[in-house]
Amino acid sequence: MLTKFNTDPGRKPRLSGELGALSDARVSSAEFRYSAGTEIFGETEPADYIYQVIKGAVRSHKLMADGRRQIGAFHLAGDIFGLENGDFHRFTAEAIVDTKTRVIRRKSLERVAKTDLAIIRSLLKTTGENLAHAEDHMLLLGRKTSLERVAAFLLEMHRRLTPEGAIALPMNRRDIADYLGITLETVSRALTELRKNGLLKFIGQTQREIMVVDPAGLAQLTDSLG
Amino acid sequence: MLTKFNTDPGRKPRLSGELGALSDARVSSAEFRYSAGTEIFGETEPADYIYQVIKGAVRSHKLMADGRRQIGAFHLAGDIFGLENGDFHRFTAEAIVDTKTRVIRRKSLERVAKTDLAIIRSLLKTTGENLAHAEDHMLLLGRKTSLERVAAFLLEMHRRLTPEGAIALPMNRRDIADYLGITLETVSRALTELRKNGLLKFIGQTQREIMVVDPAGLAQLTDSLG
DNA sequence: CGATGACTTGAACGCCATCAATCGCTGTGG
DNA sequence: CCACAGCGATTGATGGCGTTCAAGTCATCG
Repeated sequence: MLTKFNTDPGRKPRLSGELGALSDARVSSAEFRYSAGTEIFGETEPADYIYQVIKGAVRSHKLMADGRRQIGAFHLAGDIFGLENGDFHRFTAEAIVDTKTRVIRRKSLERVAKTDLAIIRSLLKTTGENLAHAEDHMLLLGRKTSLERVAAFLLEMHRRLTPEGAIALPMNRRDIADYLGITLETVSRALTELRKNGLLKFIGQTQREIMVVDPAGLAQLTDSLG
Repeated sequence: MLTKFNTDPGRKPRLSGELGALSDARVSSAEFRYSAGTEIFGETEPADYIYQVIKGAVRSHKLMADGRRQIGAFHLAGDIFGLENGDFHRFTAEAIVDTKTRVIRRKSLERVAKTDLAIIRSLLKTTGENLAHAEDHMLLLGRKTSLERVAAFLLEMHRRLTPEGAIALPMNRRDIADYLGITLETVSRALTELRKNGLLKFIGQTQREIMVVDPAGLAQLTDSLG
């Protein structure tokens, strides 16, 4: 079952902390569940809601006419997604595993934001974090080798998932590949190489649970210093 | 001289319009000039100022240890750059040609922004536009072929520079290549192919002035529909 | 005019993509 | 309980797009 690879439910997500002013009492929100593989919203659809992952994992992607896909970001517990400045979504968002989200009506947020400085500052902060991530990812997609990409991905997940012990990846090799701008075969080969070089270990026989043995080594690889 | 390839000085840049609330009377600003090739600020430097291009062109890039470079954006007349959410710049910015900028002290802006909702909204809008651009660029860098990348670049410049008549590119082939995540030779070959197929023409013998003959054809290429 | 820099073009290479086979795990049904 | 289908992942063989290396053109400038 895919759901067993969810982010560790024992670790408390920093929901209110991350959401900041979005958890304002005057902003109404509801919970919503999406089963693995289902679409949360589509690219170019009206952006009427803003989402926060409570449990599970979400991918945001763009699709080309012939099926080529680029995943712009993975959203894990605590992350906000679907926040747009324009009227429409710019990505398609799908639940990777069974996922629980908090859903906020955009109009509700905007009504409060009209007069509340803290809320807008919070939106600005979130948007700025998304921008910073995209900027880093442009360097990865434009200039890094496949091994550097996979190393960077592992470090990102190492940082965002449980830093202690093994990380349980919610996404499959194809998702990783489409996030890194390579093919799933190349992802697999890179993981094999990193494993053979002792930088990581596979836990169990699932290939989704990975133990990062040498984060510093991965960090060097990411920038091609080592 | 490179400066002759500046964006058309006859066309009035939308300075106040683009800057929006940043042109607030309470925010002090000064003009500053940078000659071609000089650094405006460096990656990881404190982000004490925010900039707006008055005339000229600027490139923002990240550099890897071994010299690989990824240009995240070109900034043309009217554009704001150097706006950060954190305390440090995340790109190095350099003048591509002789460039005149308006410089705003960040603290000055933040002081006003503390109480002024319109200013913050303006910052949010600018950050959101940067994010949207980065999101589109991730798809380009991750999944598009070299021909699609160059076609997309030409369309972007066609839109942002004078839409009527030829476009005068301020940047050289290497800049274009580092923006598109390919090599300058590949850029050159793609331009040659597009020229042979009648989608564009070189004006004069400079190879920097390009006439987009068939924007719709380029648009099809960009998405690989044609 | 010789030097320099930007650009183009050609030839060969290499990294990653593509195509394909296989393995292991899981769930299902006889 | 085992056969088998199905999916995810790995591994191998081959090919191609873009890189790398190199030469040559053209415009500019000392």
